[in-house]
Amino acid sequence: METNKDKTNQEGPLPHADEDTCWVRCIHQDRVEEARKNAVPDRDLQRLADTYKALGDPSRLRILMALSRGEMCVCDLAAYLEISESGVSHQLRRLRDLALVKNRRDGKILYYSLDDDHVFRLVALGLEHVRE
Amino acid sequence: METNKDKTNQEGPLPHADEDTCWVRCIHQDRVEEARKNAVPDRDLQRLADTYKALGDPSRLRILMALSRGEMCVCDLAAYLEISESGVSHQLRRLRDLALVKNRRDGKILYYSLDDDHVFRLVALGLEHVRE
DNA sequence: ATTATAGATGAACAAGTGATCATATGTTCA
DNA sequence: TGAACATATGATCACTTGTTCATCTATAAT
Repeated sequence: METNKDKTNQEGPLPHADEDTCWVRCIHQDRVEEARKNAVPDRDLQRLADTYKALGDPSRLRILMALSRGEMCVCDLAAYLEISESGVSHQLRRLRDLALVKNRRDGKILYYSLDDDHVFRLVALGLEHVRE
Repeated sequence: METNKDKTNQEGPLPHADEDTCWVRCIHQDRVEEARKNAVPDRDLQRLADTYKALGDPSRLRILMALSRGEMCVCDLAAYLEISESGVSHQLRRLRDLALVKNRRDGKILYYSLDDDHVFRLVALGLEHVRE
């Protein structure tokens, strides 16, 4: 990679005549275009961002970590986190909507668990990065 | 703590006499305690949440994905994302503070790149989950 | 059928966040 | 030295998000 035609290479902001953005002053046009070519579709990007956003909260992370050792019900989680059951329920809904957790009913009680193995690996990998 | 006796919750089940939480109505005491025992320290937990929060934004994700193919300077990224350079700079600062990206200076220009391999794997793994 | 339990859901508000603008810094070149 | 360039930073504001309270649904027991 690294086609270094850079270094004092700029002879002007490249008029470029783009339709929607004509203000651009970009130095490595090639890299920008390669990035554009390999860009992820907006739908995936948004879902990815939503997923990470859901992981970006200590309470939800603690829920996921607790569930990585086995299923638990809402009031267990509330006891563990020391927050209200309603609060837990709201968090669980977000996690459920993003397919990070799933539940099964047994009588009155709903047992939550991680939806798949990706979730565990995602959290573990993040933790690895944080701890280095 | 919160000595709340919410909802007609009279004479809670499980007297239990826990030191720090006496309001808890929890069903699987053992699971809660095991979760507590394996809990991650608050410092790590917060850093982890901050890291994921930083990944929870389409613009920042696009920056990281673009950088995974090689270093780029601020104005390249601004051109690619079609947002202001100031905006890019703000995003880069967050990513830098969390050790997700690093930069090197070459004359006037600052080249940004991913800080380490974890970052790339983190994004890739998330994408894998989203796409299944 | 009535009551109790376990949880879900909606509204409302404080706190946090992203985008933008103006200004400040650091680097190169004339 | 000073102007131009590339980027950083601070302040502001609109918007989003987490938490809480109150209400609602579903299941089980009486």
